[in-house]
Amino acid sequence: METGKRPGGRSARVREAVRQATLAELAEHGYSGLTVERVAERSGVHKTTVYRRWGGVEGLISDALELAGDEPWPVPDTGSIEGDLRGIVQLVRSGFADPELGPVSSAFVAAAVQDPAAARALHDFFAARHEQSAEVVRRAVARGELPDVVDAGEVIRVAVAPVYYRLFVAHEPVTERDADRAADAALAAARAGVLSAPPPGTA
Amino acid sequence: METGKRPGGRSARVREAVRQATLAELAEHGYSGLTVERVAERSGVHKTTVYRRWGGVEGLISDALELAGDEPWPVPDTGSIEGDLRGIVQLVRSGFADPELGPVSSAFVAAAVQDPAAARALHDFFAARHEQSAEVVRRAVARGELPDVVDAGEVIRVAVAPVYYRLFVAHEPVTERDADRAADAALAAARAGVLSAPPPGTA
DNA sequence: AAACTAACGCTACATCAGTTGCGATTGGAG
DNA sequence: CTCCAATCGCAACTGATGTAGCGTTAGTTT
Repeated sequence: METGKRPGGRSARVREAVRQATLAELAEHGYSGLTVERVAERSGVHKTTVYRRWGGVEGLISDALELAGDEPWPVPDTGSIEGDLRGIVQLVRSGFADPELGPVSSAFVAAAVQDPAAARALHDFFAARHEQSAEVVRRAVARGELPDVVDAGEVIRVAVAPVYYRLFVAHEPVTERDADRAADAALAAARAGVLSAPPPGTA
Repeated sequence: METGKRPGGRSARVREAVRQATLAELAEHGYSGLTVERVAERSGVHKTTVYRRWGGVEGLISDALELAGDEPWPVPDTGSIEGDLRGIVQLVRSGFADPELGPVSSAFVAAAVQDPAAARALHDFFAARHEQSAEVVRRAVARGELPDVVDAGEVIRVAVAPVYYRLFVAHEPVTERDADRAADAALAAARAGVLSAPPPGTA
């Protein structure tokens, strides 16, 4: 109903086969090693079909990314904001360190830096993640652990940013201690009232 | 003497011409639009020569990156750690927002996510930047603004990370206020003693 | 169940990134 | 000044990526 005019049957099968093949190829060869021909061969779908429906490598990435965005992920609930924040950041870290999941996630980041469509898809993905993760901050505010003017999304961003920065910008290793430290830093800033929401009427 | 066996004369001219052409092409078309043929044509050097000496697009990037790493950049000295940190983060922000410099810098980040050689080059680049920037933290410690157990490099990382995170991971816009807030957050964390150097004997 | 048509498979082709072999230049050594 | 080797320019070639036309398959409609 939504995408094409023939949602059921072969088209759906083809779509699913290509998606799976894309994820598998990403896991094995990363984004730079992702080629339409290999995905076509692996999925059993013909090359031309992939080009027609997805347009090329960028389309494959965007599609796979939307798929990944649908899966919810476990937001920690340890009872304290410190534990929750650390849990989130560790989840990020371990996700990229995982030998199976890491390459796929990294491929998404790599793709988004190159292709505008993938960038939009990743933007939406992270917007959803931020929204889900903000829950731990809202709970902390409700418990009185944080001032209620705090910008929940910003706390999450500041907490996870150093991990991504090390991984994809500075290309440094990320230890568990680094992750905890980043979470603690965000928490300290939030407690200090630095990460407050913007006052109404600011451009 | 250092690189090849014929440092002077034509080889040097070729090298310089290609470097300039690479930077110009990066500014215009970004990393994904960087092609050896265009660089060759623009520099007046033959395609084959570029492939021989640089090996391909990755080599061009790495070379240009080393060149960029040599240029020192102005570390702020406002008299207070707050002003200095904000200055650094704003410098990062404005650098990527600059219509001329931004695309080139972004291209470096994009290249490093794809190519291991570029990743190493960028790693070294940021290691140098962190070292230079750490000076503002050391001055703050000397002034008594921060505890002397603070990890200077980590303060810098936490300060700039949110800007890079927004730009290259979440693909969100970055306002001046966002930059200031990130700097302030790092400072609050440093003051709270969260960003201390690792105790000796930690894996 | 017969007709209709969207979507797919296939072959052949076009295009472009990257390579190879050889001759021409050019910078440096004796 | 002369020779020599490193480097570059050139043209032809190879392989991979992406496209076009056309016949075939398989959902969908009546």
